[in-house]
Amino acid sequence: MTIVNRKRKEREDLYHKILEAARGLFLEKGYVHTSIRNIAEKIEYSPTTIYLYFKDKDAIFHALHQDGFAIMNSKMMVLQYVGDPFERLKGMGKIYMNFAMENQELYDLMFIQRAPINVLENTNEEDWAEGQTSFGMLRLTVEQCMEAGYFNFDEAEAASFMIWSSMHGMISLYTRHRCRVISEVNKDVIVEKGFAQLTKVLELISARK
Amino acid sequence: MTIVNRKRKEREDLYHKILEAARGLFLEKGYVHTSIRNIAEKIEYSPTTIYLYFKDKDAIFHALHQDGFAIMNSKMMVLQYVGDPFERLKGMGKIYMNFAMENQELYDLMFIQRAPINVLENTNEEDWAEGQTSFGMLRLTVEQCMEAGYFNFDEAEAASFMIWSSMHGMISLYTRHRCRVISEVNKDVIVEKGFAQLTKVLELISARK
DNA sequence: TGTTTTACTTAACGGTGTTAACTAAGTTTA
DNA sequence: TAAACTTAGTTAACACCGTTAAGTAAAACA
Repeated sequence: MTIVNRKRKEREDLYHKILEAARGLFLEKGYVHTSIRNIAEKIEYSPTTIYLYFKDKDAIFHALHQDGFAIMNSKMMVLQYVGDPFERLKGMGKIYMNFAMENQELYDLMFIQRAPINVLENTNEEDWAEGQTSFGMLRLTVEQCMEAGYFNFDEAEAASFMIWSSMHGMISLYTRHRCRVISEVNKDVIVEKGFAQLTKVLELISARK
Repeated sequence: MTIVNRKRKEREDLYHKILEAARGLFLEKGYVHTSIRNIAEKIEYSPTTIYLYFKDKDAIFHALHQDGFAIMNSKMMVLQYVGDPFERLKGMGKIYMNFAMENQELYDLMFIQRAPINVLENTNEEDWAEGQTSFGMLRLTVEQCMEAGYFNFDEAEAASFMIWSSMHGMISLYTRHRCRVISEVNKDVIVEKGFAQLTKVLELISARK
């Protein structure tokens, strides 16, 4: 039975080796410019071996996509003991922003890239579990803000989506180089400034000062 | 001289023919899945001919990128006689949203896609003229809102960026299929609801009711 | 020991963007 | 008018890509 175990371990090792190689190359060169052959070369196996472990290229990046949410969710954990929901909401924004800025290629994969989503679309709901957790945490916090009398939104979900979108919009316009239209003095700090502005707006509409 | 003119006209005709074919295919299949060979086949010329008119694939889509802004800016023209800046701001949001939803692939190219931006980055400021106009109009409107006593933002530019980002965020999360985490009842209308929520927030912080 | 399974490779298909070399007209000049 | 040159397009090829069919060699099992 130990031989079977060793075999299984070896299989799992190579599985993770492929994933790590893919992650390294992907974070370095981006999704589009990372080829199966590149990954194969890095792990010193033939390209076709990768297809014994993953259905296709999208499946590899789907796995990394899942990882991304796990990492982000774990970073959010520090907020679990923040009692005040509005403080927690602001904390989530800051962590989200930092995560995106420090892991631009991973963020790209999670929220911008078309690639692994095509896989996700045709698979079961479980694949969205981590994503559901992320958004669920946001929506819950917004709901708690409403209950605590901070905001008076019509719908917690639409409001959560709007807040998330504000963050995502700023980050993606910045990382996809659409900030050329921003003045020279602001270009490098526009996301921080935009985030500060968003926070201020939310504070302004808050009934509890 | 008329022969020279005819020759020039013929060159320009083919130039536009390539662009129109590219536009058609692009709007149909998206940037990534449109190849030079596809375009060549559509205009019934050899693929290499295209390289006599455009430096590379990016240059073609750069041209379409420019067009996109021209189209969007022209749609914004109906707002030029709207006196109240806040009404104009809301109108801009609606037009922006409709433009994005009705021209998803074009919007993708203008604000999401990496491709033609790599060209833009290495070229002169003129290429950003249309984009500058778009953002300039937004910033001006926000400034006028501030002057008219609607908002009390710290900086018009950061506030404009935040508003733009909210719109872009909602649209891009929707078109890139990141709305699976949204409940079934809201999924199809989340952008409209989010936009309504954003409008309401801006109305709430407005001093002039 | 012979058979089957496992893990991996080689070779290939049909696609991609792009370039070098060529051709057949049309234009200019001697 | 004939030779030289320019223009506008072509064919063929390069080096890549994701992916698959067929083959191989070692290990496991009977």
